Amino acid sequence: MNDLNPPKPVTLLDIAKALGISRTTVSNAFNRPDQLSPDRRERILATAKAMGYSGPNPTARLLRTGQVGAIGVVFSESLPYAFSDPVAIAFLQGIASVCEPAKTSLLIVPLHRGGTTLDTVQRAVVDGFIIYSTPDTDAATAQVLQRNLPTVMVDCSPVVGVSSVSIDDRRAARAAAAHLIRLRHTRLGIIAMELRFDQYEGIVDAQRIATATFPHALARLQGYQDAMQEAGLDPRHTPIEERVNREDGGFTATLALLNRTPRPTAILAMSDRLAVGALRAAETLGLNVPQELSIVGFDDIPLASQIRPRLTTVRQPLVEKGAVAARLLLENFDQPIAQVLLTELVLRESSEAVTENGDVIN
Amino acid sequence: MNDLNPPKPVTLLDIAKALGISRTTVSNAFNRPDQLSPDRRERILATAKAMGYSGPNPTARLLRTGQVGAIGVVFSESLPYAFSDPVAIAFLQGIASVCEPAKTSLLIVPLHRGGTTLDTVQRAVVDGFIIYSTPDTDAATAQVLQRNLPTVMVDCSPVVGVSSVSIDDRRAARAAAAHLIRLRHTRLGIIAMELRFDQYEGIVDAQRIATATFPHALARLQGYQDAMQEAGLDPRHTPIEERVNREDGGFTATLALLNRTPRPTAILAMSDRLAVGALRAAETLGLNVPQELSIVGFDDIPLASQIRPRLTTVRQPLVEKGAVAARLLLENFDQPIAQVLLTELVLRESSEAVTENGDVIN
DNA sequence: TTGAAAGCGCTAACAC
DNA sequence: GTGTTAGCGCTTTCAA
Repeated sequence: MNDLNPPKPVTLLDIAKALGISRTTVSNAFNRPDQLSPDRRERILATAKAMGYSGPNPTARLLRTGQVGAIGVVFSESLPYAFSDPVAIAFLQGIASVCEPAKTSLLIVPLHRGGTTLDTVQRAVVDGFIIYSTPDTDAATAQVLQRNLPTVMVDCSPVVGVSSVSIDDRRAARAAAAHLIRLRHTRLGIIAMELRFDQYEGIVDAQRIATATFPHALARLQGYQDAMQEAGLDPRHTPIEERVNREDGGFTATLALLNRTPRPTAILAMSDRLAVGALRAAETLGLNVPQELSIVGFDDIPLASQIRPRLTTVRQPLVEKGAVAARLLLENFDQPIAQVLLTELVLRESSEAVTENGDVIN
Repeated sequence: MNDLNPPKPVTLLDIAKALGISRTTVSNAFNRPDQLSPDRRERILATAKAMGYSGPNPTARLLRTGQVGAIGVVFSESLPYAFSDPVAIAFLQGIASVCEPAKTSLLIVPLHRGGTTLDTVQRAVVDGFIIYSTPDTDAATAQVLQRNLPTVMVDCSPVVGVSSVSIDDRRAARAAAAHLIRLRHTRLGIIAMELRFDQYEGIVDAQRIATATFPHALARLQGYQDAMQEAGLDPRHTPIEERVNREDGGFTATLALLNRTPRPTAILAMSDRLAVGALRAAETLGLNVPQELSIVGFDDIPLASQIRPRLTTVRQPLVEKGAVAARLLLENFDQPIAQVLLTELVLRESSEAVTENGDVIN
């Protein structure tokens, strides 16, 4: 935009020539003020400005120094999706809170899954990578690892020698299901987020579970089923609807679940976004939450405590997850470290006990 | 993390030597498959892998080619703030929606305002910059412009020769105020976001307005005042509380405004975040919105239509703003372009008419 | 189809 | 305090 007719950028050498001095001195004027007399430096800087010098070329400097001052972030999902997902945003916020004081920039790398090449990863000029929530055996992950830069994987299946940050999804999900069971719900419905990378939406059967590749979606599902088994409920009698992780996914999944006989009295949503969709579906059907339908989410995004009824959910430390990942990367320990963050069931207004006869008590 | 004892990275030349061929051929194996026989290429790639080659060094390649494949985004505010602001997020989402298909990465550059140097900007390895909402005469803006790269400024005061994207804040704000005046509100209160970069919070007087440096905050204020003047109301009688642009700012500002005599019957908030805070304050005080207090926001963030009462607000195309900015940057027109996007007053549930006696009608 | 040579713009050693 | 020299690792002519 600015350079209508780029007249060949001015370089350090041009300035040196114009002043009849050496490149080194000009370089020092920019990078090591103490290495030359103030007035000389003054003159050099003035000349540089007059000649329209843009400052030392970052790429060239980089080739010498090797220090980029940026870390790459790779999301499994598309970027527009990531920037619309409160969970991903909170994660980025955590990364940013560590990067900013460290004067480190954040390179958000698109994957462009459809294409053949992953060259955005190969071309990324960064000191290290954070990989967020990629499926098992992912080409992008392999590409990142191949760069041989310091890397931290978040919410991914463990890879030997690579640091990781995660939560115990299975245990957390079990707590959510156990909560509903404790409230005497026996007819549950589950809304699952994507179990693998294939756009499938619909009912989840054993076959589908067996071929799941998104580790934390699978773990949450297993956690739900753990709780049912412990309570003597047969998980196979609990319908599971898989949807893309958006509010509208939760909406249609809920309609499908509530259409069944016997109708579920409670819904386990694998994310708060799905749970919010479930809430809207109940509203549309004229069902009171929690009196006629209990809903439990997962994540505890900011909206969970802002909507009415406030959402009962599993809190995971979203912002902290990003901060920990960034710290792990920047501090670059000798040994890979696996951090597991704690979760907590947050009881709010969207879940309530059920009576013996299937109605609800308070 | 991965390279515990970095054994000096393998280069193109190492592979060439190992194979007894030239660097060029190895380079071609990676970048120009058609320039050599498939089996030769196969062998080279295999050897490279075996030797632990991480692929062509992006920095070195860059120095030759000059094409980074990344654009820099500079926020006036701190990064953790930006990632908690729905407006900034939507803007990033718009940028991402254009960058992803263009296989372009997003470098989010922290400014670290406190420090002396802006070297994060100087070191940023990018093809161009998007500057978002910086105050007039900003050092960071100057630093970016000095890089002499294609640049697009968003929600900033115009700079000659630089493309820009913005809305007509003044006109949009006037519509918001005119709406309330049309509903017969005469006792208004205004919640302003930061007018300049000095952490000030409190009442806004003429002096403060005269020294404002955030152009779009000032413009919104002027728009409100335009509407009042057109209606024959004296803007000087309308109290203005300035706060940081967060929900809690809107909350305390509303408490302050409602403490005055005569008490305002309607509040103009310069952002939806502030308006949400105002809503909470009304809730806390036991005031019904809109029956006892009307509230009008600005931006139309997603939450505005999700909370109850749904927020009357001025919609600006947040996502599109980012998309347009990114397109302007990537398409890199010869002439600088100034895009002004349209806004629209969205009537929802948080505003209502006032009766002659100061009570409210429906 | 392959190779040799040049050099992108800069900074780090080291000599003056 | 200043200058000379030597690359950083790669891609790109151009010649073979």
